[in-house]
Amino acid sequence: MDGITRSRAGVSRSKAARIIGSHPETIRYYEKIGLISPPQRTASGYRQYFEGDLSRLSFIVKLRTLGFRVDDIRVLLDDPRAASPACQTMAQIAGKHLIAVKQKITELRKLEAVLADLLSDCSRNDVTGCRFVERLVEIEVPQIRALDTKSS
Amino acid sequence: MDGITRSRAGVSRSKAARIIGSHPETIRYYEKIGLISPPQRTASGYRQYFEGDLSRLSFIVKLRTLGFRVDDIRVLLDDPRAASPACQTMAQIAGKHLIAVKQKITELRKLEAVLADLLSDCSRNDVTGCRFVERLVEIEVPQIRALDTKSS
DNA sequence: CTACAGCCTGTAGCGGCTACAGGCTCAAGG
DNA sequence: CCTTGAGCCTGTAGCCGCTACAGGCTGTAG
Repeated sequence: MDGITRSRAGVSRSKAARIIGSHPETIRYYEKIGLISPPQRTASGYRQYFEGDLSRLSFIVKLRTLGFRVDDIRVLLDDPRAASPACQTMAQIAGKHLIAVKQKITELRKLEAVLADLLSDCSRNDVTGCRFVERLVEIEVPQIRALDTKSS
Repeated sequence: MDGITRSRAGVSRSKAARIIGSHPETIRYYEKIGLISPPQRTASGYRQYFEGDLSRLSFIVKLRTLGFRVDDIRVLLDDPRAASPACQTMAQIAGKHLIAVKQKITELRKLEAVLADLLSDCSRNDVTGCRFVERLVEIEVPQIRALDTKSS
């Protein structure tokens, strides 16, 4: 009885966040955009997350970490065939995503090469040989789409 | 005389955009955020871009294409030592950027591996062997920061 | 009983554009 | 000369996926 009772107590938003490896505000955000449904509340209005909520959230977090876009995740989770969300749809989207990732790697490698080349003259201690600007003006920069290098 | 006169005619915003390989609205945006200074105007208020404007814009576009953030570009262009913008500052920022790019490539490769692995069972025609979802639930997704795979 | 962490709501901001709306101007064709 | 339509002007809102407030209520440890 106690075991059952205990298991019926939900966790708070920040505990949920810790469990799923995300942030409290992110959970609220997912609720706001309808990626998860509003959870139960305590008498005083605090959100309570239960196992079902947590596994859905974990799933979402994993997909996000793998770079799936929220809209794709929405499709996966709302898939009508889904008791567990349909593998076929999943694999389709994942396949497209994998292609995009490969593409991006290719582009970033081009970028890496160009940058390394531009910097090749610039030794750390001696600036005199550095032709970065001149060369940047001259070169033709390759077509690169997927940038967004937020990690600076 | 004619040659000089001809060279004194500026180009419109959309022509400038075509020349530098960008978009008209982007140019206006750069002006708004102070990355370029307001250009001359015709009597009727149309913006006119001259060689100086265009080379500055090209430079910005190249840097953006190489993935530099606007704030970094601002630093480079506002560099007080800059007749041509200071190579040293340039190289410093570029160096940091190169590291970030390498980092991102590493992360994307991890991601690629995980996705490929998850999809390995899912043959295109036969769904029965596809364990994507089960396996996604099980696996531990690696720490990946720099995602933003906008190119879908 | 008092702090103070943590919850609630709503809203604004980030970066780097992009896309309107509503009005003016310029160049080409008839 | 007149019309048409592209292109310019301004300002503002939207995109994505969060993140960070402000201003107030609640639950818990000392």
